[in-house]
Order: sequence, then C-alpha cells, then structure tokens
Amino acid sequence: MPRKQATSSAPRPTIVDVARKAGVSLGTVSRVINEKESVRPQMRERVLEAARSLGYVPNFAAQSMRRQSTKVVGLMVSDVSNPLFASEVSATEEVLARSGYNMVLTNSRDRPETESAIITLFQRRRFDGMIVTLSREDDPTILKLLSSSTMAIVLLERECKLPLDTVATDHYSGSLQATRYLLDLGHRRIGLVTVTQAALPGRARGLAYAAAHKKAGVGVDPSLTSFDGFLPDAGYHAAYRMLVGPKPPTAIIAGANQMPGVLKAVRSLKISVPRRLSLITIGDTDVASLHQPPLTAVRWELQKVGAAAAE
Amino acid sequence: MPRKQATSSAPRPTIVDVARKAGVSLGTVSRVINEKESVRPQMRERVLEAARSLGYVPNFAAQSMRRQSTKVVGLMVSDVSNPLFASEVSATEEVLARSGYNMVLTNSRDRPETESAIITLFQRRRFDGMIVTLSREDDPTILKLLSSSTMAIVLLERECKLPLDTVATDHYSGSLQATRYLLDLGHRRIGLVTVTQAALPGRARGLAYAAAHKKAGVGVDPSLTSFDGFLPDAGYHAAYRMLVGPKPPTAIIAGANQMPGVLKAVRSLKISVPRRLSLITIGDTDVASLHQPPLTAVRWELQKVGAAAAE
DNA sequence: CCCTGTCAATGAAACGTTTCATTAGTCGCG
DNA sequence: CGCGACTAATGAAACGTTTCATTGACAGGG
Repeated sequence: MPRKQATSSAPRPTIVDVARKAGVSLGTVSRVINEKESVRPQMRERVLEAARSLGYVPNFAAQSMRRQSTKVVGLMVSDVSNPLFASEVSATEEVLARSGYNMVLTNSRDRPETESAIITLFQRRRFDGMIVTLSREDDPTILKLLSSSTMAIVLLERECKLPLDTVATDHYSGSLQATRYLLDLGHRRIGLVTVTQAALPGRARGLAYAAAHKKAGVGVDPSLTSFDGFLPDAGYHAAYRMLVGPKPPTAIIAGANQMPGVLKAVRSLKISVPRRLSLITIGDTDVASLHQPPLTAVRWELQKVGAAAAE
Repeated sequence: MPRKQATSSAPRPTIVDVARKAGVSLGTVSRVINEKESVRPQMRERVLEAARSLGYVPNFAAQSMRRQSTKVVGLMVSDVSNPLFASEVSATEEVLARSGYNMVLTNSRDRPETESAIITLFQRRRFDGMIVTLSREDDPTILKLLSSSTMAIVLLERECKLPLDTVATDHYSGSLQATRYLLDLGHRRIGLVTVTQAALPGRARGLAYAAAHKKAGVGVDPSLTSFDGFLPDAGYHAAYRMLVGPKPPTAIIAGANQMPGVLKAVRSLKISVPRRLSLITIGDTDVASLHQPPLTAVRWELQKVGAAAAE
C-alpha cells in the first residue's frame, strides 16, 4: 500500500519541501517542473518522484509574481446571459484555454461606474490582457483609464478614438443586406430596433439602414427607428409604439437581443407574421432560427477575438 | 497643467516607490491602502497623495501570495453558450462580485479529461473556491481529485457520494408536474428527452417520469425515453427516432437544451403542434416561451450558488 | 520624577517562485 | 598533466506585498 496523503489540514507542500525531500537545490526543482533547461535524467526522476509523493502543486500566484505575467485575461461584457455574448465568451474561453490562459468574466450591466471599477480591478490583478465591451464608446473617464493602462486591450463589438484593436461582427453589411432585401420586396415603411448609436453595432446599423434607403430613393421616417436597445424591455416598447402608431411599419429589423421583445409586442397586438408584418433579426439565435426565415450575420470572427487577445 | 504620466514603458510603481515618495515606511503605506489600522490623518493624506501622483496600483498577485487568498473562484460548466448555464453563470458572477470575488470561467465540454485538467488548474491557481458541473457524478478519477482538494467546492446541478455542497434546480418536481399534467390530459405515450442519468438532472427527471406513470397506472415504453442529451444534436435524433417509430408518442417532454433539436425534428417531419403532438420543455428559455405554453422550472436558487461559494 | 501603558511608525522577515551568477565536476586535447 | 570549455547543480537575490516584533514619543498615575 502506498503511504497515505497527509491529513487535509496540512499546509500545501512548497518547492522547498520537494527540494529537501529529493535532496537537491531549489533551482533544480524549478528547472525540472518547468522542463526547460538541462537536468540529468536521474535527477529529474528523483525530483519528480518527490513531488509526486508529496502531492506538490505549483503555486500560480508566486509564479505570476516572479514572472510578471498572470496568464489571465479579463473579459467584460454587459451581460453574459445574453446569448450572443455567451457564444462569444465561450469561443474566447476556448481559444484562450488552448494557449494556457484563463479568463475572468465580469458583467458590467452597461453601467459606466461598474465599467470603470472593473477596468481598475483588471489592472490591480495585473492581467495579461483584457477584452471589453463598453456601454458608450465616448465616455472620457473610461477612455482615459484605458489609455493609461499598459496591458493589451481588445475592444469587443466596439470601436473608439484610441488606437485599440477591435473585433466585431460586420454589422454594417448585415444590416445593409437586410434593409435592401426588404426594400426590394416593396416595403416602404421599415422599422429598425437596435442599440444606442454611441456603440458600434447601433451606429453601423443606423448608417446601413439610412444608406440602403437613400440608394433606393426611399425616405426614412425617424419615428420608425429606435436606438434604445440597451434599456430593459426596449424591444417590446419600441415595437409596440411603432405598431400602434398612425402609420405602422410593414417590416421590422431588430437586433437579436431586441427580437424577443418585438415578438412579444407583435403577439400581444395579434399581428400576423409574415402576412401583415415581416421580421428580420440581425444576429442568429435559437429564437430567430425557430421562427422565421432569419437573416444571420455570421459570428465566426469570435475566434479572432481570442487570437488577438492571445498575442 | 498637472504633470504628465510617466511614459508607457516605465515599470509600474510599487509600494516602496510610494513609501519613498511619501517619506514613510513600507508598513505605513500598507496600512493606509488597506485602511484598517490606526494611522494619523496627516500621514494618511501624505501617502494617499504620493500614491495618486505616482499612479500606484496594488499588485494583486503579491497580495494573494502573502495573504494566501486569491479572491477568485473557479467555475467549470460544460458550455457557457448554453443559455441555462449562461444565466446561472451570470447570477453567480453578480453575487461573487458583490463580495469582492472574481470568477474564472471554463468550459469542460463534458469531457472527463478536460474536467480533470481544469480541476488541477484550479488547484494550481489556488482559487478560494470552485463551482463545478461534472459530466458524470461517478467518475473515480475526478472524485478523487475533488476529495483530495482543500478548497471550498460547490457542485452545480450535480450531486455525488462525497460530502460536498450541491446547488440545483428542483428537477424532480418540475418533471413530475409535467408528466402528470400530460397524463391527466389523457396522453398515454409520452416521450422524454433529456441528459444522462449519471448526472442529477437526467436522473431526477427519469425518476419523476417513472413515478408519475406508476402512480397513474400507465406503463412506460423504454423506447420513448432518451438520455443522450449531452451528445450533439441529441434532441433532434431522439425525437426523430421516436416520431418515425411504429408507435410514436403523442407528447414529448424535453430538457430546454434538447428542445431546439426536438423542434427541428418536428418541423422536418411536418408534424403539427399541438394538434398531433404536445410539447413541454423543462427549464425556461426564450425558445420555449415564444413557442408553446411552456412549463418553467424556477431558477432562483442561482443566488444560493453564489452565497454558498462565498462562505 | 520615574514607571508603565498607549499610540504611531519602523524595519525586517516572511510568502513560493524564478533566475542569475557561481562553483564543482567531467572531458578532450595539446 | 594541466588547461580551457562545457555541463549540472547550487545559493542567493529578486518579485511586491503583509505582518509581527520593535522602537520612540508622549501622557497619566503613583
């Protein structure tokens, strides 16, 4: 029978315990467990055996401290339970894990104060990098915070003045395509429900929507656009307002996160889809794919996020 | 004009820089920034000022090392992009953040080797606690790993032999209710599509399903139950198999994660819902709520997870 | 006026690693 | 046989904090 492990309350063995047990020096053990430099096979075996029998587990905090690298990247999104973010997060985690990084996930709830706090926290923790989604791209406090930081920063689905890397879906062409498609079908009153123009997705969609209309020589009715998507229940309210208005739209383009709210409004008003109203969602989700022929903006750049962050 | 920040490549100022600049000792600075022990207001102000002007940010790695506490908990789920997990994760993050903890998120993809690797990693990182979802509750390697660990462990939606805390939805009564409901409606051939019985949710649902049938004096057809939910596309395959079989079910109860697949099968077979087939989903998602009158198993214990982990 | 107790601040010793400059040992070669 | 070149292993000095045992100063009580 192999000897039993020390009882649970025993302090974790350190590298010096291993060194003592194997009768070698600290440095040697270090080189063995990092398997980099030359060490004689016989020694290596002895050390390994000692480590195993002691149940030695290297202490990452100590390593980070010495190496000045935590092998962690921070991720800040507004809300992970948002399915779109969830897949981005998941993909990012995967890529990072593959290169030996871990990911600390935080929800900002789109609150600027929380965002600042999180960014500072990331700095305290000395993460190797951070991937962030901002609620607004022009908040001076936050921009200053970011620019003063020394770590690698990647903006996710956002874009700003600072020379920062950005990874984003191609919102513009997705929306352009959707709007054109509806215009070609003869729709003349098209609703747009999305997020604030202070963030890339909303801005890109707004521009694409306008561009498509202009090209088709169709005027736009400002009452048919809503950029409140970050607010709770925004999809519902926006759609409801449009649909009960004097001249309701014949089609609505909605962000994936707003679509459930829009559908709720449509249902409560007992409007038949697609007979009286066409719906297109930007960004693929289960909701969309199970409902109508949806438009899906591909989401494969997600991999790029991880790659960029792993640089 | 305030003096500019040192150029980016300058090394981060440490606590000794602050001490020197303020003309006080290390210990004093430490006590100031931890704002615990007594220090004269005048000193405190001097130190704070020095810290501010230097742009000092405490180094968490060094703190963790000294304090033997990382203020991080590890979270391992099979896949964050799963909407159900996403909300649990989100709620957990919130609770943890409130107590000054951060959360490292990992995807196990339900692969036992990955699970082992992640658990070991958590130990290396010396996290203060971990919250894990296991693919099987009886894997000896993993159980040994968990039991040998000294950190706080909470099982999420899982339950095992070890004396570990568990936080889970009440799968049993949810499923019981659903099955009864259908039986009361006169259904006699009810399909069940869920995950493996080696994990709590699948097991509880299987038991509830059987119990309801027994109580109603209705026999169960084993070909109408599928416990493969962890496999990709399981919902689709299971439903397809049942529906094209000699004696197809008149109702199907499916886990929320399997439901999209089930719907896909139903649609591809052009079966009308709810005329020819009733569907009930266990666990609420957008998909469900937009489709039929769904059964929702409440998800508020999520808060408990965070609380338990924060102990 | 001296002793003792309290309050503030100091200095040094941890914490568990990595790394760098040394030392000891081995070998080939003139 | 002695010398330089190489390889393996050692020992000590970091890394940036917290904490603990001291020290100094000051006041109150006998």
